[in-house]
Amino acid sequence: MIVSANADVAAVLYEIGEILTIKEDRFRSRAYLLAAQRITSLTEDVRKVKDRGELDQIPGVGKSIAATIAEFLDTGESKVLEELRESLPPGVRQLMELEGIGPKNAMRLVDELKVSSIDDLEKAAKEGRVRGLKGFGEKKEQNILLSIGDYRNRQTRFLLGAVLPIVDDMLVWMRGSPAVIRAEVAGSYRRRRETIGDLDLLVASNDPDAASERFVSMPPVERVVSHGATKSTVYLKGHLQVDCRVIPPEAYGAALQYFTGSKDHNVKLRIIGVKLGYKLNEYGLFRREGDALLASEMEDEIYGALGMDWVSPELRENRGEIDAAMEHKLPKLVKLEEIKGDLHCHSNWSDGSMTIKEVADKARSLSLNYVAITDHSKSLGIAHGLDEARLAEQGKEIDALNDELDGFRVLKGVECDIKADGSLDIADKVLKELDFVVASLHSGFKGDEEAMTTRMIKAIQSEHVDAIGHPTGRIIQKRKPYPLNLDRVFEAAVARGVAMEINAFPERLDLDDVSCRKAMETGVAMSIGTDAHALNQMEFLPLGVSVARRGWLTAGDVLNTLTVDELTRRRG
DNA sequence: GCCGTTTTCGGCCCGACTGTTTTCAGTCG
Repeated sequence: MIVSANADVAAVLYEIGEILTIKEDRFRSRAYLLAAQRITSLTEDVRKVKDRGELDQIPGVGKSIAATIAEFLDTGESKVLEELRESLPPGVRQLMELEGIGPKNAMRLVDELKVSSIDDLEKAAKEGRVRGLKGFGEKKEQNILLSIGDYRNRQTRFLLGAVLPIVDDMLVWMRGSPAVIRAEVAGSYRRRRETIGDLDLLVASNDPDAASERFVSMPPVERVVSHGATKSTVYLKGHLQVDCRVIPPEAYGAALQYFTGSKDHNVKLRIIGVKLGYKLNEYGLFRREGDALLASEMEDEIYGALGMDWVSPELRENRGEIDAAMEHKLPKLVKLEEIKGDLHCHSNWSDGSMTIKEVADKARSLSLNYVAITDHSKSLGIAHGLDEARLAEQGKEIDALNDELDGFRVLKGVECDIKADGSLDIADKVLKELDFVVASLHSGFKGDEEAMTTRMIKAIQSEHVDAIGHPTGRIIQKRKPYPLNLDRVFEAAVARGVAMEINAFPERLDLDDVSCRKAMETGVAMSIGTDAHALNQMEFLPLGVSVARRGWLTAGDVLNTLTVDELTRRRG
């Protein structure tokens, strides 16, 4: 098991929940799915909770699910899951991967057409055998074939960093129509999840037909899946799905709340509403009796009417934010404007494409006060890493540049390689003279948890380290984190005052949101760095801030909110 | 299966679009 057992446990509960959905066991299914969600956002390793015998203390986990979790942790298997898997005809779950095929139709297709895979179904549809079934016509058969095409082309999820420019273009296009009063993207994009499944575009308009028409005629639209007066769905080139909702302006706040989600956050909100005698939907908050409107125009009015503070979108994951909002104890999340510098940046001294002067100019244009030049060190030969002599030379160039700059400072730094034994590959006496030292692992990821953890802790305990770069090494959707006991790593970091980095590179976002929160709870300071190797990559800083916000961090938790003097004083 | 300001049973969020249905079921978010 890697890093913590939570993800594996959640996967088991999630699959049980999914199969129960297919079997139309709605409420049991919801219970498992909710429990899976709670385990995912648990900041503690679930194994520890089990050792204390407190599994059923986790909200959403009762006796039965606690037993399932314990069984899985002990044996690596779950009888409940095995039995459920066996009870399902083969092929059903695969067919449900297709857009437009739900549990009912999947079961019927498998049962009546004797298909057990998407390939089988494609053959049947091409032979015109689907349209013969009761309730299926020619149109449905065609749509199945289209869905199969989409399925084969589709990328599972898109990196947040990759959809940012697409969203910008889309909003410019939509706002160019006189029918569009407001346009915004809600959903996981607004919550700034690290990956995005689809985009939820929200449009305020008094002329829904014109607004919807504008939407489906966007240049990058490849296929229109559905097109109604208030709700339309398209695929863009590259198979990114975009759903558009057109809303009357007076209900915009309610719609924004509703479509921002997450689903779990909203379900919990609606349950609170129900208890107060209210009904919450995308048009507003209403009294159940008589339908009197209580709030709809602004999001904060809705939260207010439910007796809570407005919740930042990044927190809306049902990870305790609703209780905190009720008690007026939400954290004051760190803001992009509070970030005074970028603490991880490369130059053409190693494998970056830009000069140090260009980095400084770019950082100033981003309203920053400082930037740390942290080029690779000598062990990373492929990146033309710097040895002690070249670091000294680079230092002279930085000194000269700083003499010219007014009100801006370039920090002398390095991204120092952590060697196999946990020592650093640059001499202590050289590191001592620098302003900011990031230590990172770039090789030897294959060790077991004990070895990797020991190695990391040794690096943390070395004399002159300020931060650990991309601490888990994960590459989103490509490489798993290396096996680390983060509890021990964080404790060591607190003891030595070493920061953990939030690497803002779109494929990394490392630490991630949940680990970030755990680090913060342990008392670890965090640093944000773009890890830019090209000028435009310095614009990734907001992604790092998003992770920090999703991790419940305040300005006080983030080193980048310090002035350059405070930062260098901290180093002592 | 879980939960409790409706508290150990009886609930468990809400609405739009499509295709096929002659009044609505299935799916999605």
